[in-house]
Amino acid sequence: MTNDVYHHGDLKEALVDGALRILDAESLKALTLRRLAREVGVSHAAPYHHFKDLNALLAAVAARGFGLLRAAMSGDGSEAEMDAFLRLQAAGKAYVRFAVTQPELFRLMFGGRWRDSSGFPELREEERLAFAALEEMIEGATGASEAPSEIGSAARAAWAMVHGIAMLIVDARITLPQDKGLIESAEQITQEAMGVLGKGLRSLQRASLQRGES
Amino acid sequence: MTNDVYHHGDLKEALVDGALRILDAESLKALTLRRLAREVGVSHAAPYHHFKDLNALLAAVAARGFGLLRAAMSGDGSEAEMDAFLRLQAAGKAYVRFAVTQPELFRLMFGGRWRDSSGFPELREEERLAFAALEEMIEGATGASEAPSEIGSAARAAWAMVHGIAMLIVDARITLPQDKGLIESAEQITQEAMGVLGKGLRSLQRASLQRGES
DNA sequence: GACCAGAACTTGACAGTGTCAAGATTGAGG
DNA sequence: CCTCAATCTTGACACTGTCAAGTTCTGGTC
Repeated sequence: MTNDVYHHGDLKEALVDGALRILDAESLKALTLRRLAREVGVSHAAPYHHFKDLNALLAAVAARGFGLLRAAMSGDGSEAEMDAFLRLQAAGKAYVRFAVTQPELFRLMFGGRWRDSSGFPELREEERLAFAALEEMIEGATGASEAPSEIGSAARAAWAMVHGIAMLIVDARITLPQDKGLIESAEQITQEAMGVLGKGLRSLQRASLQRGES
Repeated sequence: MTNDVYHHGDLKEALVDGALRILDAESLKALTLRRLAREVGVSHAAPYHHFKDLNALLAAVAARGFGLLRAAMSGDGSEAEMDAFLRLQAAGKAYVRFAVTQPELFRLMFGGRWRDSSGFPELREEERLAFAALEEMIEGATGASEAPSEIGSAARAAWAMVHGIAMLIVDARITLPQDKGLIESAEQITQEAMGVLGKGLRSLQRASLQRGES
């Protein structure tokens, strides 16, 4: 047991680890302060010496989640020689795969449970980094010479689409074909959706036509 | 007070109404069983005679929400003479507008709080109807003769994108420009994103024409 | 080496939550 | 009119997040 010392040493980290363990083995609903304290082997009020709040603790967990998500998206390096759009597609698939394989953590990250995320700069920063990575890929896929506003639109469009797919799958609102495994089905759906979007991106790339759409 | 009768008459409906009222005036976090019972003017265990669970109650509220969402998407009839794609775009904007104007209800609907939504056929049905309405519009926008699987892909892509935008805005992850109102900014972002996707949809349409389908 | 300020942790309490069992109240049908 | 099932209330239980007050340990100072 880790309980043979009074001063735990690094309880802050241990709490986040324990939270991830609970999310992995059980559910977001099971992730409660007292339950977590029990898991780590510490009294129920101990976390308050490291986090002002339950929300602050969850924000730290979510921040870790965003780090993991970013790592998953940036890949293992094998995508270096890929076409820019394929790399974007791979990132999108990784995003969805992350959501499917760690649905509880994903739900925590995007559950909108604290709302005042501005109060947690650590979390805000991780979010920013994750989105920046995606934006960079879009930049590559549309051609770097694009007008910035259009890159922004395209980046948001791609992010929103991938995020929406992940959300809808995690919430079991998109019904996956059952002939394959969960992950494969999810990746296939992502690929198809990005195929549709990709046609739009490519035509963005061809020319910066600004057809007035009102 | 509505409390002058012992038998409330239609408590089931009153509870859902009260829940919507709380979501409108306060927050999802404030929507608790006892708080709701207080709001309706009834004892804290009364709801259990109409819903087996808190989840069952929330599912009923969500079902009402999906009805409202569908009504918002189908519009006021002024879209009848629109181009098919413009109609789809209008529906997408309505979806996002719904999320922005009723964020707490939207969060309840898509919060993934019950997870076993299969246990609530009423809710399932409303979800299906809402998605069917969207799919029909996609069908119109891509050309009705498309291969079904491609329509499915396009429909999912459009739904996911719109849903993702709504989610990201509600969770304050997309930072809106502040020179306009909330709703206007949200609609503009939606329009831009759908513009990107629309190019993809249109090229789907072109492809089907080239294949000489009627 | 002894001491002590303060960090880290525990214990105990409080209000609030969802849920269930048992009793009170009511309206409808025989 | 009277019964009985539906409806609602009351009271309890275990659980939650949060805070205040004590307890235990650690790092730095004389």
